[in-house]
Amino acid sequence: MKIDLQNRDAAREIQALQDTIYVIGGKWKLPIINSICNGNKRFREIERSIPGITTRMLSRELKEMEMNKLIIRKVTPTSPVLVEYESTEYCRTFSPVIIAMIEWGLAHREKIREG
Amino acid sequence: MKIDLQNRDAAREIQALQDTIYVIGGKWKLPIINSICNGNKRFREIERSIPGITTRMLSRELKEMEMNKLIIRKVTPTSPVLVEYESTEYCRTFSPVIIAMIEWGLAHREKIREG
DNA sequence: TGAACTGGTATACTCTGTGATACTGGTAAC
DNA sequence: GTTACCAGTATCACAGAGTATACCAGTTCA
Repeated sequence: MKIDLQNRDAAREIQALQDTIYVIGGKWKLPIINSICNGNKRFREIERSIPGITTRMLSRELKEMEMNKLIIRKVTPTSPVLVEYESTEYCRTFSPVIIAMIEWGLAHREKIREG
Repeated sequence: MKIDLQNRDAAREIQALQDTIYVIGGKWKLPIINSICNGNKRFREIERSIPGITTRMLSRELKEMEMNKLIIRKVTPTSPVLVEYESTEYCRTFSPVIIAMIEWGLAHREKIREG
């Protein structure tokens, strides 16, 4: 078994890529992050901002993302309770990824419209 | 029902984001694109370059990606046949996304190593 | 008084992406 | 002559991602 020194960077990079996919994988995490980073704080507000998401999926993802320190859930004990979600610094590190993906999506629609 | 003019950009952006996720969603498409763009051409070569992928998944994804014009499959009718995969121009438009994700992954490992 | 909002939970279901294992026919090297 | 490479295909099976629908307690609006 040979160790290919030339390929060590490629190996590190593909590992990095797979790490990232692992963390933000699935249909909803990036849209939710994007929504919260765009200033949406309330549960129904986030829900309405993401076409196709169900209450259940949003609820589940928010819980998981809170556990993973991607967001903070703030509760004001008024009646009824006021719940607000906020992004963390860590969450905002995904901005370059999200921006790249939004740009790809916009260019792609443009292309389809043209062609 | 009110139409919120302020949110039209946000709506377009989240749609673009969801489009992109739709196209490159799943665990394997981006790693495969990355591998091929890095110069891997042969089936087993690509397979070896992506930790964890199975022959079956690679085979399926390559087929789908060929149908979607993301890659080209070139067959040289030697015996046994020589098969080579190449990226298309369209495929390469994902570079910014892949780069952003690799950078996130590298920074993330760095952070974990430190903390 | 009833409708609509809030922030979710409960239950039941689908389904497909993914994994594990084995196999094929041909070639080449030890 | 057996092992290993190539480029895959075939079969089976499963977890869990995602969907659909209904529901709750409390509040505000008309």
